[in-house]
Amino acid sequence: MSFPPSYHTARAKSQRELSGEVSRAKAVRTALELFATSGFKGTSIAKVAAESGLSQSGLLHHFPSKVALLSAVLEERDAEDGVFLTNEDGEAPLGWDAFDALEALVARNSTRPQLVGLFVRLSAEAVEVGHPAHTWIKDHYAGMEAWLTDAVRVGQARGDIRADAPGLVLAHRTIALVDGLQQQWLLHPGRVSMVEEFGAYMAELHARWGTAPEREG
Amino acid sequence: MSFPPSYHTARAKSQRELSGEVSRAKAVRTALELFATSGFKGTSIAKVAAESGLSQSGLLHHFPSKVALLSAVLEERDAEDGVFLTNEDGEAPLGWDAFDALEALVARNSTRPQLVGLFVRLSAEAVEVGHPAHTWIKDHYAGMEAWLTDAVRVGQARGDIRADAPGLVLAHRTIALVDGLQQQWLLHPGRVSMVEEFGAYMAELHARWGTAPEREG
DNA sequence: ATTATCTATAGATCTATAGATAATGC
DNA sequence: ATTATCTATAGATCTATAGATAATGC
Repeated sequence: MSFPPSYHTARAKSQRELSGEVSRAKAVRTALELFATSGFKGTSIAKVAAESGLSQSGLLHHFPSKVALLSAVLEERDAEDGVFLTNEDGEAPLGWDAFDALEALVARNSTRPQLVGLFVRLSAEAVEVGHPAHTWIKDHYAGMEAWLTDAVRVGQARGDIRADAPGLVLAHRTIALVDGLQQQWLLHPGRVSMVEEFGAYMAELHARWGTAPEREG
Repeated sequence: MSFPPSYHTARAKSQRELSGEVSRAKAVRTALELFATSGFKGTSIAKVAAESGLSQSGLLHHFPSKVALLSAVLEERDAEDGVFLTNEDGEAPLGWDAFDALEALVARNSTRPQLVGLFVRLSAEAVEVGHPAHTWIKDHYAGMEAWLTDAVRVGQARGDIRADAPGLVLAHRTIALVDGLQQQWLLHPGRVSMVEEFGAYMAELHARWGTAPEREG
């Protein structure tokens, strides 16, 4: 099943090159998990290397510095989340669809404690000005705010959301709720169900700000 | 204005002893601020000592270890918050009063970025099992949850809160909202007003779950 | 020539201890 | 005798670099 290079536009990758890619991917995954548990500052590249099966210098061959490794981890995380917040056309859903997409993301997250842990740890750590993820976290929140306020505006234009719904307030509240539930869920996973709690919130959102005839609750 | 020891039940404190107490208090305050910005692991005792005007060993004379310093900081924080969540009789308010007290705490916090930063940083860091503040943060959330579910129960008994209000869900949601707003406010203080956002939430809580005749919103 | 990987190590930083000094209380 | 404070330092840990080795591509 292997073809000579001429059969492809790009030449086939050697086993050694493939091994490099595998090492790199494994290092990113390992770093993600360690950052999730111990934070960025609390994780040493020595430990990431050891758990990736590389020497410290072997790891630093793929990522010239610890910050470069963090960037790769954040890219990975955003890619995994991005898929979830995008519809078939690669666009962000708007109107109630946006909130439904967020609900789906919460459901997915409730099976991915490592992704949740990574976000909770890093979003707190990166509040510090000058932290290597500071810009990333500010952009993240600005993006979420813009998306959800847009979503409300579009829902209002469509006639699905009441005209007097306070878009910005609902955006901030929804983001805060997701973040806060994640924190509680990490500490007491058996006690707090992110899916049910967010679902109950969504039901109240619909009842309070939707234009459809209310069903009996 | 200074009396001989015999005028007091306990003897007067010497200037050197007083100086020790001042040093200690200053160290706790400095540590609180540094932990708030850089977290527990991200702050060195050397830095706390330097900003407190002590040598490193001078600091370690008052707190035998970094963890002991953290304990003092957490005690300080809880004392400052506790006053706010207690009525004149030293008891926790219940019914709607509990939510009002929380609203007052949010208002106070919005003038105390350091206390908010400390909580946000440490609550994320202490998710890690084995972190010196792990038990503290679990207790904190368990306490908040118990208090607010109690509050709802009592409000229902008083007839102020609808009998079908879901106490546990509202407790989790309210805690999540406070936490999440704090995170957003730390990142974009000018953009997110914790007071207004929490106030709007409170108004909707009253309208949805209160038994008093609703006012026009 | 490039890539993946290693060993060895420099240099910074971090926590905590050993042991000294001076002031005050008993 | 106790307390507040200091200097000096041991020992661990952490990031990053220097420089070598082996495999593969051109």
